Amino acid sequence: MLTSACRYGVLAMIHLARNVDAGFIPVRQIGNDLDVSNPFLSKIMQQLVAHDLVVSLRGPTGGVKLSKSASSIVLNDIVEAIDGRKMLESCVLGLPGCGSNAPCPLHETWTSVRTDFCQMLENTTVATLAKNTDEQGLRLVPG
Amino acid sequence: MLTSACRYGVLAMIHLARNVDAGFIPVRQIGNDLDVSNPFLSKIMQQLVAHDLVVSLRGPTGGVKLSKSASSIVLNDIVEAIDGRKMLESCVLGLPGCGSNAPCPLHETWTSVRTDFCQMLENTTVATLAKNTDEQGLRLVPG
DNA sequence: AAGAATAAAGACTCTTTAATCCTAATTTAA
DNA sequence: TTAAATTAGGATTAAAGAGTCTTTATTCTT
Repeated sequence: MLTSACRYGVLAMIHLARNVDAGFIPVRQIGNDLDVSNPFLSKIMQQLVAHDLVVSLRGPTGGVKLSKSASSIVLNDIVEAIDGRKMLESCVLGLPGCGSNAPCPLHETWTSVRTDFCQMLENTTVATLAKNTDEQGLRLVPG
Repeated sequence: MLTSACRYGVLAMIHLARNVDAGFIPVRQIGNDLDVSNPFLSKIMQQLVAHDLVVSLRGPTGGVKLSKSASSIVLNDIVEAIDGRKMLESCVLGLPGCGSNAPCPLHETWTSVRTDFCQMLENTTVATLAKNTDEQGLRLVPG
């Protein structure tokens, strides 16, 4: 459903939202906190920077931070930045050209399920995820 | 969501249901009809045979056919036979150990979406898909 | 019994994703 | 101005999924 790069991106964004008061946070520190490889996470953060979800600063005291309020960033922003839109448009049976005018046997059913998923992505803000994580003691790391 | 092997398996099962009167059908012919590579489809059919969804016969006049009524085979039988249960159980953020007692921030939301998907897999029979394909002229092949 | 057609099984190759490594560019601080 | 810390970016390696090829075993037909 989501690539691992995308999953790491979501975890990093939640982490940034929970530490927004810290200003710029080094990518290495985020990787250590989340137990994600630093070079891989670097690449992912670059994509988030390119899509203006995150701003970065080089040099000492540098790092990354959210470009805007966590309540104005939804999951779908992150997914589109990293995975693109193909998951949102592809046929569940992989038939090229599948659509409402040339549907596959699962088209209607699948469209309904996918719509629910997309609404979840659109309606869930990073701020909400961060808040839930704090209040309910949820996990961002393996265990 | 589904591997390509699984998608081909679903297409092949629908094809078999639509041609159940033909008895054993050579895998090569199915591959040609569906525009799927024959050696790859062979492997997939072997998995379906191993899970008793399909029976096979070697030699001339051999091939494969459904092991039981198409109305008693649901999509989930095929998905489990080929992709296993990991999609049904894995955490959307990829956190090992994620579950109701140690949830990730998306656990509840994702569980709800996935439940809808699983119900679709459980409630959709191969017979229904074959019937819809016939009646509505749906496609099983790229175009 | 021999030959032909077929599925079964395993080894192999290709492509994509995941992850790493290394160098360059930038910024701060001493 | 120099050194250290950091992101940026390209090149490289590793792993997994997708797909192919070859050989073997089985079955029917003649």
